[in-house]
Amino acid sequence: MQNEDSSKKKDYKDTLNLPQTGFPMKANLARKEPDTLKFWNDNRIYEKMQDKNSSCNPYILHDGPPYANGNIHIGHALNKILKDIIVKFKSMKGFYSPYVPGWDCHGLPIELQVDKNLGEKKDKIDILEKRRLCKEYAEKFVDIQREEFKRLGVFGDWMSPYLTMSYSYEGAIVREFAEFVRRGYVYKGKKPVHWCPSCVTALAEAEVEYADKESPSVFVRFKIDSEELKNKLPEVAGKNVFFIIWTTTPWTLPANLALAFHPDLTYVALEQNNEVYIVAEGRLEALKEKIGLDGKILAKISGKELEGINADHPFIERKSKAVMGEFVSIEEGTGIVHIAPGHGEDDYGVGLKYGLDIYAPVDDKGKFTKAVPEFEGQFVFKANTLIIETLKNKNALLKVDKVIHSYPHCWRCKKPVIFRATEQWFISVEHNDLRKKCIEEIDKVEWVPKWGRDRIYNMVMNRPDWCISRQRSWGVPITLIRCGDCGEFVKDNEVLDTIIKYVKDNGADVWFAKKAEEFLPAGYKCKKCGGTSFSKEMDILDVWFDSGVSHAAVMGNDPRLTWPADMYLEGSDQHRGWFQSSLLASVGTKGSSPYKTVLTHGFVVDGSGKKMSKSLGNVVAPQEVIKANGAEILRLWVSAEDYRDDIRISKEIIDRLTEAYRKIRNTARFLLGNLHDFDGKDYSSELLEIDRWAMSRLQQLTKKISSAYETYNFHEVFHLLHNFCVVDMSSFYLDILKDRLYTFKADSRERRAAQWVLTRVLVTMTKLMAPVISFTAEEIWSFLNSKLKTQNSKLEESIFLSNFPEVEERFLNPALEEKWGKLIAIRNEVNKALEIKRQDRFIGNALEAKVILYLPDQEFGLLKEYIEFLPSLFIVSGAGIRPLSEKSEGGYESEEVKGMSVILERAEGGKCERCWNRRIAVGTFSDAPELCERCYNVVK
RNA sequence: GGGCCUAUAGCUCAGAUGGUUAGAGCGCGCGCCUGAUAAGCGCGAGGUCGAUGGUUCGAUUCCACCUAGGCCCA
Repeated sequence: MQNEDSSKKKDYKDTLNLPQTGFPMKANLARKEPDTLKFWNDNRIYEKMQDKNSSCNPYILHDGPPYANGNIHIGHALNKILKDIIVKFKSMKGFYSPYVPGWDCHGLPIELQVDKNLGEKKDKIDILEKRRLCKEYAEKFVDIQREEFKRLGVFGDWMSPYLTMSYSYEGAIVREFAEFVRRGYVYKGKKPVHWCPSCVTALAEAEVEYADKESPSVFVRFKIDSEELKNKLPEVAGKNVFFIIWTTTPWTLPANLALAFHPDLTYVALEQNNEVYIVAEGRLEALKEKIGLDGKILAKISGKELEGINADHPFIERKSKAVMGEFVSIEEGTGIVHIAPGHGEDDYGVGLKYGLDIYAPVDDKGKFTKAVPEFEGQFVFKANTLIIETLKNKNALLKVDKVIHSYPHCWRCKKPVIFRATEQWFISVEHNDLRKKCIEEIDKVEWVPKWGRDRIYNMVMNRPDWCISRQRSWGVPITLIRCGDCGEFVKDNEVLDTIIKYVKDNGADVWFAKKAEEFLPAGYKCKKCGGTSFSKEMDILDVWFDSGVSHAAVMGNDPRLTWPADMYLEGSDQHRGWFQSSLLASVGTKGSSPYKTVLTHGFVVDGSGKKMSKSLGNVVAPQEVIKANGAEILRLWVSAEDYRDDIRISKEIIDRLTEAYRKIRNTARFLLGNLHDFDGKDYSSELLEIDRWAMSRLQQLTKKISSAYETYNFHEVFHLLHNFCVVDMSSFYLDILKDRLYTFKADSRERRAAQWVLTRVLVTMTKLMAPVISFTAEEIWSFLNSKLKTQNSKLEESIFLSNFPEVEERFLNPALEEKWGKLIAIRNEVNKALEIKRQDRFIGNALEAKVILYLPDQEFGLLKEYIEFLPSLFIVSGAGIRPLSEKSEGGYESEEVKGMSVILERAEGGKCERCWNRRIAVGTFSDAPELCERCYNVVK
């Protein structure tokens, strides 16, 4: 008997139109993504996308080149995925939007790695050989990173990227540099750099290690001419007045040119033993203890007022000028800082500001030059003792002691380094009003988010001249030739052009391979002195110059691209980096900015907002996420988070996103499953009202998502899409639709209408998601395609060759949505009432119930229109409405819909074994007693 | 120390020209279903809107300061 029953049930199940699809519920992203990548690659989808739009308006996103060193990290992934989202969206929108990726290939980190690999040999190796090794190294990582970027699903012209070490690019760098020379921006000046006197070389910050060192600690007094004080400190006029400074590098005192005060600090004049000392008020206590400074305070004065006062150098016939420095602190010392512009970073800055000489009377072995005869030939650290002795003799020394402090050391020889001004090349930001023009250009650019404008504005406003020279091997040389006799540089146009051509044809190596004369016309003579011997400048260019000229080397050069770019998109650190170097480089030679819009994203931090670091052990590697969850989840992560701020990543975040992904995927799967037998015809005129509601919601979604993409609010794309799947589709429309889809005659108009809507929903949704979750969109597309192929309505071979959906105004129906908003509110209340009865074990499945609503006039009027539809809306077996006046006790009193009361009863009639609704007609058909009337008519 | 920025439920995000019980989805808890099934549906509990002052009749929303965090400098 039971067996019979279950076999009968099975029979009826077979009469239903249940979903059928091969589209797997489980994505298996990590395993299947490579197949999709292969599909894109084999079928040249990116190329076809470009061909399709080649005659359309261009939208150029110019890639900022990552450094070709190491594997990609999560920040690279974020950056490239954001770019990819934009490029794909613009392309689907019908723009010609090629993406030419680039790499920054020159520079110190690569050279250091190569040096490391070379070990002992590194000092003996020929420069051309070393450059060859650097190039190989960069090539290796270009290949590695290229594969890693492709693995993220990022579309681009990966086979022809731009490399800053290619001949054409190096040629462009030299050309742009020459342009700066021709326009008069380039000059030679001095700037202090870390210098290792033992290795006789300049060191980059990365080559400096900090270690404890013992140094002398001296307090020195500088005598002030009382005349100077008459106006500002009349209280001490006529007395012996001194400034006191503290330093741990007495050897820099011969180069002292100024004394720095903080403009906002208060300084006191203190009388002790008939002499007056000026120090910061905030240091009094400490100085009393350290040097026994004590006495009567005669006057107070703000730092600002001291500006311009001259003091006498303690042992050299020279004035030392009081200057203002924001860096002066009262953490230690006296609140007055000894300034040697040739021997310190702050000192240099102050020196520039006040027009002081960048004075460093120390040679490259760390010995004093003849500029300071009394110490000439002395090694600076050894000279400390002599200088202290001199101070003592001149009665300028107040105290000498020893101190152990953190001090920079050469990472190679481990010896202490010095700060020493050396000759460097600069691009002047004042020449030709470069700074002013950049500032003007900044206001013409759209900054996203808009605070980016303030950030770069302040930086450009305050930046010093651009130091473009580096004393290194791996880079593009500063291609200038110097007269051996007078030192004048050759700036003839023909010579510069010759050099540009050489580099363009042979790469920058040619500069190192050839002699200076080979770049000059035969018999060339110095324009200034007539000299005939020449030498090449051997410094190389700052790598920021390399990437800064990409606008010219790539956008301006590459037939695929146009100038200027519509967008530059990088992390917020690039306001100082690439955004700025590109701006300077472009305004300097072209007079305007290379970008129309600059979009910045924050940095990736861990789940608690902390930056990632190896030592904290909180680094999330993209490779790991890809392996465990797939690149798609990484893409979803990028789109779910608001990139303007720092963006967090953690296991929980990835888990949440994986859940969200499943929901989107399963919604698509359900749609696909219910389309298995769709005939593909147009049923748009057969829609039921709820179908028209769904179509309207779909248009709203399209509208909102399009605008989110347009305004770069990608996280809204994710939230809108997800909410649509969950709220509008899965829990409402699709849930209600199941009855129609499953139980109606397969080719009934009602069912076909639903299928038509589902097709529209799926196609639209898939396109909307494609720029973000490209793998899944393509996968859905291929299933749709193989489905539709049988209907002679073939889709494009890839979703990326299709057009982004437009809002179809004819389906937009806000009035309908508003009406349905009320229906949904009532439905939610019915659900609450159902839940109470479910908890009471009165019902299980809602189909066991019949709903009776007691309604206020307005709601009564509304639901009256839908009386036949109400059981479907609530997914119950029966529904009735009554005016509030007939309300009886015991119902669920709604709070949301004022006045409404819901009474639940068990539905009358037996359960139809096919559609599971309770119907009185069940049992009345002798040939099929377990069916309701509707099912009986379908099945018979 | 300076420039720029951020801080709303466990997570990701909304929100308010300042005005009644601050929203969504996920997750979580409790159920239902077993014809989207390593699925689907329902209900529910979660927030002194980073802290402290100030302006205001009223602030989470405006201002100041502080704390925590991020980028870039020093």
